[in-house]
Amino acid sequence: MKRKITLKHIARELGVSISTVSKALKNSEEIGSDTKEKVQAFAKLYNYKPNNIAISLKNKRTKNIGVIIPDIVHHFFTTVFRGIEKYANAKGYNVIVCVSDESFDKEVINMELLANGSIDGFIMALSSGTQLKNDYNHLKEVTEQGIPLVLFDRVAEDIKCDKVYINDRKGAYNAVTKFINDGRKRIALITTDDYISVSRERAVGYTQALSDNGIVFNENLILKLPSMEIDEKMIEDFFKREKVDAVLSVNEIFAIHSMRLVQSKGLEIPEDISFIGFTDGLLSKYASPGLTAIAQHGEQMGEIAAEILIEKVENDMEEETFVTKILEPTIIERGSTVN
Amino acid sequence: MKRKITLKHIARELGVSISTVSKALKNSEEIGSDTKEKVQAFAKLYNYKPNNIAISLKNKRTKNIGVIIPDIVHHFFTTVFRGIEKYANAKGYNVIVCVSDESFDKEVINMELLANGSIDGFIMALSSGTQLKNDYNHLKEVTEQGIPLVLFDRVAEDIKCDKVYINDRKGAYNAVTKFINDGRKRIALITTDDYISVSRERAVGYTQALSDNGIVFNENLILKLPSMEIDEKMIEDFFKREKVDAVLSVNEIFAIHSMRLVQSKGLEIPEDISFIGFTDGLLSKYASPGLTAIAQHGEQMGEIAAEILIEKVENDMEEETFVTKILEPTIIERGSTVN
DNA sequence: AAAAACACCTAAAACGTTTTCGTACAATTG
DNA sequence: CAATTGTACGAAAACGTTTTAGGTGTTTTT
Repeated sequence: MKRKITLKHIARELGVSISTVSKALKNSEEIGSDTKEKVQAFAKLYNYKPNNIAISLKNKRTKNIGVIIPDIVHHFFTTVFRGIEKYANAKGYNVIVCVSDESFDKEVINMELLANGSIDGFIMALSSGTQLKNDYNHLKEVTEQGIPLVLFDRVAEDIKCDKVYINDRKGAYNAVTKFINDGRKRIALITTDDYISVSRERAVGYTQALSDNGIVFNENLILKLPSMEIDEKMIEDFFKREKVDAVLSVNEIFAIHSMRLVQSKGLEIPEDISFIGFTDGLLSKYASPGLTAIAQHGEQMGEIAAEILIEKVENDMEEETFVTKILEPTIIERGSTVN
Repeated sequence: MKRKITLKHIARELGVSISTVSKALKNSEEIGSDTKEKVQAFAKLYNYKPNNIAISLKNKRTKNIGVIIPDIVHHFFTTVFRGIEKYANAKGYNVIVCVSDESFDKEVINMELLANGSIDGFIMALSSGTQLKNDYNHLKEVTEQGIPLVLFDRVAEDIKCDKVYINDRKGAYNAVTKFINDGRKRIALITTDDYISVSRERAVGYTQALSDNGIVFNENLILKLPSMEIDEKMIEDFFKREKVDAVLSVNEIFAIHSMRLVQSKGLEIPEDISFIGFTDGLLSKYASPGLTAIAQHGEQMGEIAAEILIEKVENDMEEETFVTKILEPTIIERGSTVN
């Protein structure tokens, strides 16, 4: 087993000091060219690579970014992650991922662990548990220690940090407006509980589009599913009870489920009823008919988040100025709406 | 900005030595109880947490696991990742993810970077680039340095390390056997190029099941798509050219695509043609009809990989004994096959 | 009363770097 | 030839821990 070689080994072997070796490897002007050559040759021969941990300790920089997301088996979050990873890697950073599992406690634990020197900054989307609890002390602690934090997608107003998310309100607004322009009158919204910031925003957009177009808001046309788990019965009851000709869903799964349900009842999509779903994921793409989707530009979001974070990390500016970047959603039209 | 407090700060503030503080916080018997109390109270008050990097340097243990996967926006890999993360976290480990993007070069770069002290061990699935090139020197280098390595799913025979994957051959075998028992005669296989280990294995299982059941192998019934990108035309030509009554696909996407194609041609699933696809992901679940799938037990795979790795890391046994754990695939029956 | 034991604490090394400062010697200057 | 400058290197501190090996001063033992 070839153990990793250190500066000390090289120094001892070559009969010079550790500092000389260090400088020689950095091609310092201080060191004579013959010594430099000797050291560099030896280092290459034994494949010397500096120890990241030692450098981190010295520099107080880890070149690691902590990413905390609610779930990893999740198309949108992984898309964002891809953007983060791509940008970070290009800048020489590695990414440590922790999954909060939508739990406040796990979010706190993971954050505290990473905050003790393991990372230079955080990129995260809040867990639903945290949004429900509305307790952001763990975030505050971290930022007060001077650790940069960028929130994406699931953000919270009252945290002072950088943020990047899409204009969910506008996404919903545009979708509903499209329904109306297509002549739809009874437009449903399938959503989750309100404490998730994005759901709340989407509901606002939905309502606003209706009122801007003179359609009376009808509470009954909103179906709130209590969890991400599909409640077949609630959906079935909803469609049995309400006559709707368009459905906006805050996620793909609710949409696909509803589509299959109404299809099984003999309705035609999009002739009798059309659908638009948030998140342009796999399901939307491969459903039949394809589900018109509101793209959230996850990869771009990730890249921007990483860019903002790394900028902060590298020029640790004391002045506390925070940016909020809001991306514009895009509607990807597919077969579930009339073109 | 509250900077992180260190042992040195506490020592200076309390007029004791650093070692006293360190021991007091560990509740060492060497320290008098009043001193201990004083130190502990002070530490709690100022929220002292030891610096991970310093501890890593001292212990030569990072409590980080490096995970390298070909892609992150990928249901199966994220499922495995979830298993890894869950187990690792429970054991106090964090996970650093790098995405090889199916590229040999990126895999090498990421590995070398992490190997310089950032992690205690690797869990990875080989990139297709690496499998194509058949060059495993970067893996060898790492293991020779005594860094434990666990390969999952995309493994390679000639690497000496721990491995965990499912019996792909058997998965395909069982699927084809089921087709035959259901009375199917012209059974197609849609796959990728052979250099991906799992595809190769699945093809073997396919062929074996045919021959074990006295069905003549027909080369024309195998469709090899050159890449993960869907080539609509190739699929369409295939189904135009060959009359098939059952399709085994090495992934969901090829299967779903084919299903939609044959449906658009007026065929009924599963009456006229039935489908089974590898990986029990979202698409299989939400397709219509649902796609009968071969589950790969990703989460379990991840947990096992993490368990093996952490065991190795914590009891760094010099004896080089490697385990290979092969999981049994399970068929999840849905509407795309006759029950 | 000297020796031994004990309780409590500190100095210092170690982990592997980087970097500042110092110094020995040679070469140049006035 | 003394003073200055320059070249090439080394010692040591620093990052924040843990841990070993002392080292006090008090108390117990004989």
